[in-house]
Amino acid sequence: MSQPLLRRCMRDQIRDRLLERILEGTYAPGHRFVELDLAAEFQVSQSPVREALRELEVMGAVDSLRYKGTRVRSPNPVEMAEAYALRAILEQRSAELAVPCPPAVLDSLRADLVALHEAARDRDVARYSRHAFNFHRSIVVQSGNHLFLEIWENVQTRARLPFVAQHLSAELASCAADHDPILVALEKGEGASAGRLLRTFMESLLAKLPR
Amino acid sequence: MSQPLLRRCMRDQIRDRLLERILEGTYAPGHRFVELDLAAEFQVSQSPVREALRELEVMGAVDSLRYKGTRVRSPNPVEMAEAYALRAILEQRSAELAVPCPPAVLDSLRADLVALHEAARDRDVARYSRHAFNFHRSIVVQSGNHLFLEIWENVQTRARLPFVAQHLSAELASCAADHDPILVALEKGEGASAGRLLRTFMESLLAKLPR
DNA sequence: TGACGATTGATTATCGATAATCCATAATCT
DNA sequence: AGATTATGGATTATCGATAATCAATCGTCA
Repeated sequence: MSQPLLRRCMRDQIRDRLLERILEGTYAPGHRFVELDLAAEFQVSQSPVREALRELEVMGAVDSLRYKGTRVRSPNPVEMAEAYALRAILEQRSAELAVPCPPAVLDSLRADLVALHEAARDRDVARYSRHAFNFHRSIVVQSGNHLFLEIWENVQTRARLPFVAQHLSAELASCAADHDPILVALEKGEGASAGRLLRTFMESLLAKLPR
Repeated sequence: MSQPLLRRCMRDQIRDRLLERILEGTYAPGHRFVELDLAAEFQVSQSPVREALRELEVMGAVDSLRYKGTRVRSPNPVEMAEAYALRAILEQRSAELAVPCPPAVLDSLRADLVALHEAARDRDVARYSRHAFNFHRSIVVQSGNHLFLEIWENVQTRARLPFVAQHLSAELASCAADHDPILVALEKGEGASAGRLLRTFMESLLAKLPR
């Protein structure tokens, strides 16, 4: 088993590795990146590191100040609220476009929903986050609009699902339950209804966010 | 009163200049950027040019292939349709959030609308594009959601307004007329109605797009 | 002729070094 | 002391040069 590293250019590999670590929480919000330190770690020069950081900046994962460095963005309450407002309309419209859902997609949604309830019962925040992510993402994928998906994924770096799930850990069960009628509506092919439910759910989440 | 230009780093200035030119059509779709040529033009080295191009790539304005260069993305019919589908929901929701509109904002919308009709009468596609851009953008700004605005602007690089305006040059007058009731609704504070009109307009545009 | 591989010119990706700037702290002045 | 201005170390922004890769060309041989 070797490093699959040399297939793509350094810049891309570094960007992906850093993003991975940011989303996992390996680098806490506020963490400062020092370009030459990263260069040393990845055994490259400063240039590819810089370019990777620039891309992460446009993606909204980090924040750069001229001559003052690059830091992992903190989950800002206002920004998180904005992200959820965007998810609300994006997922509402996706559900409308997603019907009729092929059986395979419904199966996969069902599986995530089951896992969601289990995770909520076990207070397993990480597992909950993962399956909530999958559930909602699948609906956006099913919209067939690639741009929707790209934007939705981009917004995830701001929505900080694991962070929110942690914050709501006491109410995971009720959040999970909110997903049941969404799936039912999709099974019935009632896209508009599923969309309204998704939107309502997202807005209720928004109301519970830290401020 | 002096130019604040030297305050910002080269990379940012170059990125903005290139994006400007791409959106204006100075660089046609498919145009190939040669990093050292740009470096010579802007009197800088290759590095800031590269970083600017990387940012434009994440923004979706250009396309890069490893060792094969960076090109201005062509307006792909599918992608444009997706962009308009996104604008539709984004602007609909923005209008809902935008009311009540302060008088100053309504004034500026009125000014753009007047200019829009004039441009349509004169078949001045560039002017039409500019004011249509302003009109719609103002509504998104007025939503108060910064993320909406960021995404909306990002999508503009894909929606290629000038390109679409050119394509619809025969119908500019009727497109301009479609904007009148939107402004009326905003003036009355009827956000939901303005939103529906915007969405309908956007979807009618979508139907007229080249395929 | 025409498929194939080597050669070369052009361009990107990366490097190592330098200039510009920031921050904290020391030195200076009032 | 308190405020203000140098100074030094750390880090980013940019530079100029090199390595890696690609695309087109051309010569070779079946």
